[in-house]
Amino acid sequence: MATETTKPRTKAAEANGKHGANDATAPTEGANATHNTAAQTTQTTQTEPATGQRRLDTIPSAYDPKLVEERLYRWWEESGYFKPRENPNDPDRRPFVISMPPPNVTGALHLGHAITATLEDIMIRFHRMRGDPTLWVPGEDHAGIATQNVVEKQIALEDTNRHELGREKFLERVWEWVNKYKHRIQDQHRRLGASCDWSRERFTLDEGLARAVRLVFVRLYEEGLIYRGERIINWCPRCMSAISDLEVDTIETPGKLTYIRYPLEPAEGEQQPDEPEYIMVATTRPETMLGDTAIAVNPNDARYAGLIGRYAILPLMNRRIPIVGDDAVDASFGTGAVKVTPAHDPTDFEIGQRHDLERIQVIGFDARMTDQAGAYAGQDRFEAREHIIEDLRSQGLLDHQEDYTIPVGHCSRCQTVIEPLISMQWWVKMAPLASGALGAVRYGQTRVVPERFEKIYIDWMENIHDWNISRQLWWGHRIPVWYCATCGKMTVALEDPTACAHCGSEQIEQDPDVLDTWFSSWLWPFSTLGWPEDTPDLRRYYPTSVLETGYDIIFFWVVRMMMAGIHFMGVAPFHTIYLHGIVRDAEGRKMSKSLGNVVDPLDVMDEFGTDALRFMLATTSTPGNDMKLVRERLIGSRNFANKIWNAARFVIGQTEGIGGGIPSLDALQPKTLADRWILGRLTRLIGEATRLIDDFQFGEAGRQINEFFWSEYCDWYIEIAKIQLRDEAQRERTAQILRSVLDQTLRLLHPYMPFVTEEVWQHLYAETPTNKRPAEALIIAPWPALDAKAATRLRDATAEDDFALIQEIVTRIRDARKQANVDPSRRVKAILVGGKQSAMLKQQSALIEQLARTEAPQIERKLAAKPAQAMALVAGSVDIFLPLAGLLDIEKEMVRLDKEIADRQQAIARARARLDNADFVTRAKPEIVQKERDALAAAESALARLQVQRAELT
RNA sequence: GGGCGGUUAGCUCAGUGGAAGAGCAAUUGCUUUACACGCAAAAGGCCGGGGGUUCGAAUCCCUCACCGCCCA
Repeated sequence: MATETTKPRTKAAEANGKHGANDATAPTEGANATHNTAAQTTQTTQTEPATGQRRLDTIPSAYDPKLVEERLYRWWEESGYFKPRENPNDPDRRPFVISMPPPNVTGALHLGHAITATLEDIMIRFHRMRGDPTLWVPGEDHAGIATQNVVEKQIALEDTNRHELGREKFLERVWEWVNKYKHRIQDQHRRLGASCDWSRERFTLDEGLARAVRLVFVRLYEEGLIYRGERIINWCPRCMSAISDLEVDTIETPGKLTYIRYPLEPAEGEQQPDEPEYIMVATTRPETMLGDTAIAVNPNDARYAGLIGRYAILPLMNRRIPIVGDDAVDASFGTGAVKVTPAHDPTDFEIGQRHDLERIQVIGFDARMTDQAGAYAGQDRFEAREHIIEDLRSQGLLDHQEDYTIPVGHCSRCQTVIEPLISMQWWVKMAPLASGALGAVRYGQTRVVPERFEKIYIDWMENIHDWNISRQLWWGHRIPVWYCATCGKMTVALEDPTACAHCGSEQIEQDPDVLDTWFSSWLWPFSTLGWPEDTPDLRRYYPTSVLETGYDIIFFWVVRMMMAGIHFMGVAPFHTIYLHGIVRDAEGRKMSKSLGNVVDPLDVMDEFGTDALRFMLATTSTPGNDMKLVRERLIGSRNFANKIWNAARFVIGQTEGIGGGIPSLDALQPKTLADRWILGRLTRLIGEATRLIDDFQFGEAGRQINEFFWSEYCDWYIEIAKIQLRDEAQRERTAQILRSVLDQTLRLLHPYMPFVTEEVWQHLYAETPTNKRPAEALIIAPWPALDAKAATRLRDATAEDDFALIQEIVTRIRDARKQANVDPSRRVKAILVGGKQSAMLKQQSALIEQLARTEAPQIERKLAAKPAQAMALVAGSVDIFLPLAGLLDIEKEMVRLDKEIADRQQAIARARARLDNADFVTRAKPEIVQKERDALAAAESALARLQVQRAELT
């Protein structure tokens, strides 16, 4: 076995190993939807989250992620929560599994990795809380060219190079580097809160994975799907390696199309004419003409019909070359006659094969002209181009040049102009592998999210090209092929051979090249689980569930994993492919080292906290779409984390000493309007958030949870709870609901913001008396769920309507106070005329009094005489009068009422127009028509009342 | 050349057939027994242009423009 593939695994496995014993017996309450807290109460284990001795409400008011994140992550990891747990209530439950896309060991994680880790962790934590056996396999990729490059740069500083060091020594240096960066990447994933199972961490050069790579190579070779062949390849003269089509960026570059006259040899039996004849060709790469071995025209091109079979004389080289007819020639390009350079162009290579043309390599692997290039030997390729044009011009053979846009291939890694060169390389025959992968998506075994990428996947599979897998590097999986110097045959073997398999000669030598990095990555979903061994992990966790990654590596990685999974395991490696967009800078540019606009996620986390970064990444965009990294969104997310922190401080502090604990949702008995309202809203939210996350709509789910927590729970329920807590009869129930809704919301938010939610949750349970824990940690607490009966009981349409009216009344009064410049501290008189709603309003009068800062409101069913000197407001069906003697500005009041009247008139006109339309009434859904009628009635009623009030002002 | 995405409030983005939303910024007022990383209120939009389908279009179809990406 080659040295580079036999490195020991990291320490992480041992570090976590001691917790492995917990697996089978680990407490699991997240089993099913019900919350039988009594039965599922767990013992606290040896480890504690160490939230500290201080109560949450005595800790400073601003949430400080630095005091929380590292401690909690260590606690989770040491407690073994990241390992899969079988569900004792449902042993047959299918596991939820993600293979983490292994980051390159080349350097630090960037925001692309941060979004990957965030979205995958959201899914993982969600499924873990739901009680699924959940496994997230982490790892790193050895990244052949990239890693070799950085180490070569490093040793260049020591004035040496890999050839001086030799293969063994050089690889030692690479391993040094890799081991350092591997740990850095692991630590960064820890900082991101990634709850992956570090005991199962893998590196693409691990021994087991090396075995997988080698078996795959041998098997595909034996199946005839791997072959060695001489082809035109993309050569990067700086990386000094072949690269695949996918690693070439084609850039439209302004250039010249050069028209060159090639002298024609006289037709057989004819004399050299006085005026020499020419055939003119057009080329974008004049320097390759030195390697021309033919001229080709389309056989159907009448202009050249007579010339096929004749010969031309290659200028500068004086070589006699044939004129051939070939369908590949586009008659509309240039003159319709093209020069043919089989050693330097893929199309020409094929033409050469069809016409048995010689291949002359005139540009070398170092991008300099070879000895075959005559007088130009040794010159740089672009230098030679200039000299050739000058020489052709002086010989009168350069007809003209015209401006032309040329697609120029560049190495995607170093941007060097790639050179198409002929070379002997190893290839994978892709078409047979693609058919299964194509079918899996086409027939729905694997779903692509968002759906539009399905078409991209299919198009690529249908136009597949063979894959060049050999790389002229030292860092990577060495190609398991030995060439025999005696008989010339190849030995392809699982174990390193000592002799040729064909003739027994010991004069064998291993192929010096290594395999493309993706040749190990495409096995990732099963090689990480132990394949080719038949391990328990492989049997239990393959196929995995979701493959989540950026859309920019669909072709590199996703499609190839599909192929390998289906070919070697017989089943697609995941049922869902979820693709996220690219994180760009604030100007929308892709982040890159050369632009210097890379944002380090560590810096972001230092400034805003991990939770803020995660919440921003998860909620700023929609699936598959790019996002800009904008500071404002980070600020908003940080503020949200702080809001959670402070809401919890309030709840814990204000309910101290109140009994009742933290009941499960189905044990709660809402009584007041606010109670019924908040629990109804929460019930609705739980259903929606669960549905959305299941459907991969993480952004929408996150936004809805945020909206509920901030705008409903904090802004309304907590404010009302302040009133209810003062009432001895309400006190305990209110405390229970405050805590319980907080608990449930923390659970919903935990996948997004794991740290602040866990910290707060620990405080909530530690500081709430007589409480039984549903789990020792939020990370393994059950996902909120209600059975149908409880959901029906808690959902409350009447409460929603009534509460909306209270909200409108409060807002109207607040607005009116402000318009009238009433001092914020002053209590105003308020008269509410509520009609049918007056009984409800009387019950809620304390809310209005407190939230709108009024005196105890006077609530009437009807009012005989309107109060004098009063501001008159309309809130739904309710009339509100604020007697503001002395403060009332009649002029302003008239203007305000006029505006309100105009608004209602507009609403009435719109509603009437629709209802007058017979088609609308007959064709629209009945509930829509009814809604319109209700709106019209409400507006008409409001208008009438406003007009009366307006009249009374004059 | 083929394909895809985007165009919505000052900025960054949600919203995919029934009366336009959020965060941030900007305005006004607030030491209201959690939070100024906050509270309250208000303001801000021919939903890129044009055409069509529909009782009804930001949303579906066609077309154009601009920005961006992928493939050849």
